[in-house]
Amino acid sequence: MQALELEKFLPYRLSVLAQLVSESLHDLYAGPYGLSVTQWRVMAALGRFAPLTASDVGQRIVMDKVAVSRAVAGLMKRGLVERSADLDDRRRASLHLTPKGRAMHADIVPLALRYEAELYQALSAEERQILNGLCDRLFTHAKLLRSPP
Amino acid sequence: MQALELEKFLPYRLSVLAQLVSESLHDLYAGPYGLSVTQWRVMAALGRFAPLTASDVGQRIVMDKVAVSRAVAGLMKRGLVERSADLDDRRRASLHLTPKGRAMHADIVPLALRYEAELYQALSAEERQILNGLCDRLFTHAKLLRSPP
DNA sequence: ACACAATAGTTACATTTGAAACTAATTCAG
DNA sequence: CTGAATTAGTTTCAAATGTAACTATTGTGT
Repeated sequence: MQALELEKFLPYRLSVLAQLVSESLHDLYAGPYGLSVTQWRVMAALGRFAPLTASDVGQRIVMDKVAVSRAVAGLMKRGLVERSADLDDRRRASLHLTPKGRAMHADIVPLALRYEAELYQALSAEERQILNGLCDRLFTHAKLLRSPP
Repeated sequence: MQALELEKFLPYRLSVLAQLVSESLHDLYAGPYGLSVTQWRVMAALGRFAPLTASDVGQRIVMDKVAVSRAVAGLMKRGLVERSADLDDRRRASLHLTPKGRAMHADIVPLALRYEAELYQALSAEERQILNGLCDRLFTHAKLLRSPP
């Protein structure tokens, strides 16, 4: 029988690496700004592409609508995000950052980019490109495997 | 100001990829065998290195002791794992798979390896090595960043 | 026009997870 | 030796998450 060496098993390694990185990044903005990972992702999406509907946000950041709804509720309660009704389709509502939300976003973006830059120190410029390419192809392939052809 | 493009942001990409892969794999053994991700990881560690104490398991699979404790409780309730007291140090207890647990482990390992092989289809043999090397270095570096020198 | 399916988003309930407190056993300092 | 500090592991309580049901609105087929 083949042996499963967990420490060399790709799904396991990806999971451990992603978790470590995600937690490290979270440490940077959780304390000072009191945001959860999902809340920060919603803010990042809105900071770049607002106005977006909740579904748009979900599509962009690969998050289901319940999670988006909860994150948005929390952000609105803190006055970081506003909602304006869509008159064409009253089920929809477009979301955007408030001035306060924009300010926080502007604070956090450099922190996040700096962390990414520090992480990338481990790799050469060429290796960074290679890594990104490989991740893309793995992701595309994994999606294919999931909904079999 | 620099812009944060979430879809090109390394921590985000790693997180999305790892989650997709982890869920796909989970689909393979969750239904038929009713194991959670953490339970499966504990079984994988024991299948390969038993006997281990709970702390040993935690070290191997990068999981905190509370999670290990809960996973082990569930596995013992189902008769997949057994505990034998350590007479030298009665705080410790070494864990190992039961015959039933070993049988399930033997069922699942090929499924997991097959999934990994399918995933690796997206890459050439050389690229697989490169990816593993890059992940290793990122992981080591991310750990360094976390507990600053 | 009208019933019926589909879509946006929220709420409710059950399960999982995390942090901290707790128990029990061991080690170490004086 | 004895009491404080450590270590292994469990339990508890609160917060996060997933699933499914629900409301409200829009689209579709006949």
